[in-house]
Amino acid sequence: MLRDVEIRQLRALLAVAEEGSFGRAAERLGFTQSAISQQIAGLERAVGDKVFDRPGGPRRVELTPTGALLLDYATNLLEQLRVAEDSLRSLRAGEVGRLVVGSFQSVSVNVLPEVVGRMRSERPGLTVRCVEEDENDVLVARLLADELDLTFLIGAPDDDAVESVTILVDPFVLVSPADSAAPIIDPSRLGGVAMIGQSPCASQLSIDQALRELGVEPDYVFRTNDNAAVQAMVRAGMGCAILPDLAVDRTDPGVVVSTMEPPIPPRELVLARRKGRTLAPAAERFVELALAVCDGLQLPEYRPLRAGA
Amino acid sequence: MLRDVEIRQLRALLAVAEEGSFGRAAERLGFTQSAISQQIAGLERAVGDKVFDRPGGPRRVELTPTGALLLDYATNLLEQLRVAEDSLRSLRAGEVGRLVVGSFQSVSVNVLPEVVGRMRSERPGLTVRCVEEDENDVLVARLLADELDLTFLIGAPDDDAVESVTILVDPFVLVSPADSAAPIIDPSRLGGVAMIGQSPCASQLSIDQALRELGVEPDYVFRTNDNAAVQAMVRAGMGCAILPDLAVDRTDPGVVVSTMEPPIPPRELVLARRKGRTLAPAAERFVELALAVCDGLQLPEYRPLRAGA
DNA sequence: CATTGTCATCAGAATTGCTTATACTCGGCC
DNA sequence: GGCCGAGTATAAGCAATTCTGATGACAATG
Repeated sequence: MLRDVEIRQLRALLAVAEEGSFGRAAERLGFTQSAISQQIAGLERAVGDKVFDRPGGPRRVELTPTGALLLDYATNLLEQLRVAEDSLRSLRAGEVGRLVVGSFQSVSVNVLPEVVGRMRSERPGLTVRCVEEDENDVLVARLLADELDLTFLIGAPDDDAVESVTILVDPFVLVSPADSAAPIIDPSRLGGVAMIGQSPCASQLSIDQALRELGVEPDYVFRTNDNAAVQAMVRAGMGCAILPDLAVDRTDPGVVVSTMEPPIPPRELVLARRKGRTLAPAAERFVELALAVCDGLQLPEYRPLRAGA
Repeated sequence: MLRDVEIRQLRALLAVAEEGSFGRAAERLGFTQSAISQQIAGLERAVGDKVFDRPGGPRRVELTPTGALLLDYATNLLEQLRVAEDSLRSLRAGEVGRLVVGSFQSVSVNVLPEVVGRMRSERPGLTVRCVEEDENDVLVARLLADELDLTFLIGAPDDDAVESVTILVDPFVLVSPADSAAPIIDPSRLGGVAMIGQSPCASQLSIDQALRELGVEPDYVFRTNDNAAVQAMVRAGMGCAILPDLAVDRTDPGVVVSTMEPPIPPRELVLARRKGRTLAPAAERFVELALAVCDGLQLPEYRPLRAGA
């Protein structure tokens, strides 16, 4: 049956058809004439029909109709293989591929555009798609469902099917209205102060927990998930807010941003992948770029030591 | 290198990707798990990259990006192979193919349409092309140049690179005007009689030679290569003509057609092919049909005995 | 912590696929 | 018409491949 033709035999078919002789085909392919004879014989056995007429003597062998038909397919097939090899090379060089990255607000604003921008200029053939999702757990779930190749997360997840590297340590800062008398910098003095907060999300929960450990029960007079909205509320004098540094627009003259003393534990931005899953070279490169970009954003006192490139 | 992947390995890739397990893929393909493991290992060696992530334990193996890319091509390739197998089956059934047949005037009028018609109704997928060429030698040359798969000829050629079967013995008849007093039937009495002839072609030459052997020097008052024109000239009373039976329109009331006594040697219509060249099954069928059609046309006294179907 | 489901690896046997050497075939040439 | 040259087929032997079956390692699960 045709099911057991071998690629080698198709290559022989092509060479013999072009050379018009088993011997010359053999030479071209680096075999002996005998090997080619056997390969063609094997092909004919598989196909169930002669593929060449062998006139004998010094005359060229010629394709039979069956052989001509088969050669058509063989040519195509071998070309496909060649193309596949090229594609593989491109993939390996990270020039090509599809990369889906999970993200969330503050990363989408401050980190992603730069990383994606560099990726795209480095590798124009690449498709990078970003999926924004504000809950850590949802991002992890989508990573595990193979919908994402990589995802940014707040804090290393404890799921051990996931591996992560910390790319940025993002301290919390206190944001107060610009016209407030003396900006508070000690978080333990926030009791009874009107505050703007986010809905309970990963960072908000860790803020609240830290305040409670300092004996403070925060008093949220307004909550929104939009960082810019939080800051606008502060600017309007509605209260103070504790925000991750990365989420603050420090160019805003309407607010004062102060480092807290004592600090509350900063959040960690990590880039996570499925453990044991091989990533495309392009994805590996994405991780490198994210590290590089974040290193530029990182406050020196938090900058970790990393293994050299 | 990718150049030495084997089809077997691509089949394994496909099966494992679909089954999610080496063992189940093995079962599906009729191998042991060990064989599949080795086939995939071989593929990975050829490709230079892992194609599956093997998470260990009872979890599915999953394609790496490299594997996914490769699978795309593999699927395609295997599908191609399946299609090739179908095409081959069609070719073998004679349902498909290209068939170029050489022909000449009288065959084109009396034999070809019927044969081609039957071919087309039997095998609608077939392409039959006819090439008309009035000189025997040209037909033979084009057959030898592989421009024709088969060709009709007058008389078996002596070129021994060509094989032929006689499909029709076509006697010469004498065509006289209907109003002629007593139609001549003895060709040796044609001396001095005005005759219409063809330009020197295979049949014309053999007619002239036969007449000369009877001691007659024919007197051609008009020559044309068109059989209908010859007959029209006779009808107009310009003279007699000797024509192959097949070239005569016997429904014409303006002429009298008579068998010659003694007869001059009839021409043989043969169907020729290159010796040693395998023909497509469709071409073989064409020969059979031509024999059947001509058997219907053949005068009983010339009908040869043929081996049964 | 044993059990189950899975892949990798090892060793040996069977098979395949190559090479070398030789037989055979045909056309061309003297 | 017999020999030579160019060509394919076939036989024998050997090396490499590729199975199978047994075993080991590993992860999840109850």
